[in-house]
Amino acid sequence: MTMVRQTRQRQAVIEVLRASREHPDAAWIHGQVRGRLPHVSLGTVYRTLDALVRDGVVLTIERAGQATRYDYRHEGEDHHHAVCRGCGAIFDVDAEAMPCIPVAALPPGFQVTEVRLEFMGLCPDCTPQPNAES
Amino acid sequence: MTMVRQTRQRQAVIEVLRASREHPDAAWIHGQVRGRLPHVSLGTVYRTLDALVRDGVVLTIERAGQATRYDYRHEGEDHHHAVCRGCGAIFDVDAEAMPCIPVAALPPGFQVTEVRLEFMGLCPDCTPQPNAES
DNA sequence: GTCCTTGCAAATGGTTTGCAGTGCC
DNA sequence: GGCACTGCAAACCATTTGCAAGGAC
Repeated sequence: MTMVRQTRQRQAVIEVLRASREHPDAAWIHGQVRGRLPHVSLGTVYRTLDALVRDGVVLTIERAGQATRYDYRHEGEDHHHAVCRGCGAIFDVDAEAMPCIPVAALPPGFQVTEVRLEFMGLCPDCTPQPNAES
Repeated sequence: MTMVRQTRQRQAVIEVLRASREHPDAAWIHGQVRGRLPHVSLGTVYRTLDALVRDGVVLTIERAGQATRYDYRHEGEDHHHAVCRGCGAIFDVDAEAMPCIPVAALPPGFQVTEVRLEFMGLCPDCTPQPNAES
């Protein structure tokens, strides 16, 4: 049975993740962690993040060709995401105001570990102005 | 104003996409298209797929470090996806049995072009057997 | 004829991996 | 002391891009 060890590196990654609400990517997290532990490698950050995702502690927002963004699941703060295809900005969307009723329609025997509801689109800054220059 | 041209390559990509219900990735589509048009390049397939996604004709299922899967939106067949983290299999989930009620909670001015509901988890084949060998 | 598209191939860049040394339990 | 974890750097591979030639309108 796999034994998970507590290390300085992992604590640092978790702390950085909990402290930020900007859905950071691995490189940014790496930079922050290095502020305290200068020799931590990107590889370790990725390995730690993978473990956190597997444990369900952290959610991901994945986009092809772009860095995965990580989202720490704060207690009792369920939310979904609105992702701008233009600038990549990610907005939180309150889950309570966006109810989703999973009924029995999943493949038999499928074990759900995470439900993702993502709204893809364009944020105000990236929406073409209807009334401006061409 | 941008003018979109009809080309043999684009028609082929669309046809392949419409004919398959297996959520193929770009490489697979490329292989199929080459069956008819041997010189079509992967780059062209990607460019065409990008255009189709922008037009809302095709949906994507994106996973970090793995090929994006493309899903042609067949008429009146709204569905969500269940994605296995083990083998990468993608199952369709009927949208009607999985209602999702978007209320006004999105960022003001955010233009939604696509709503994604994804169930991440493990399919029966990838679920650790509770009663088998260690 | 214009200029959007394509093919090719090289570049990009996020993520993964092998390995030898390190340190948690 | 065993073995999970780490740092480093190289490897991977999906995706993007530059450019000259080709084709749709």
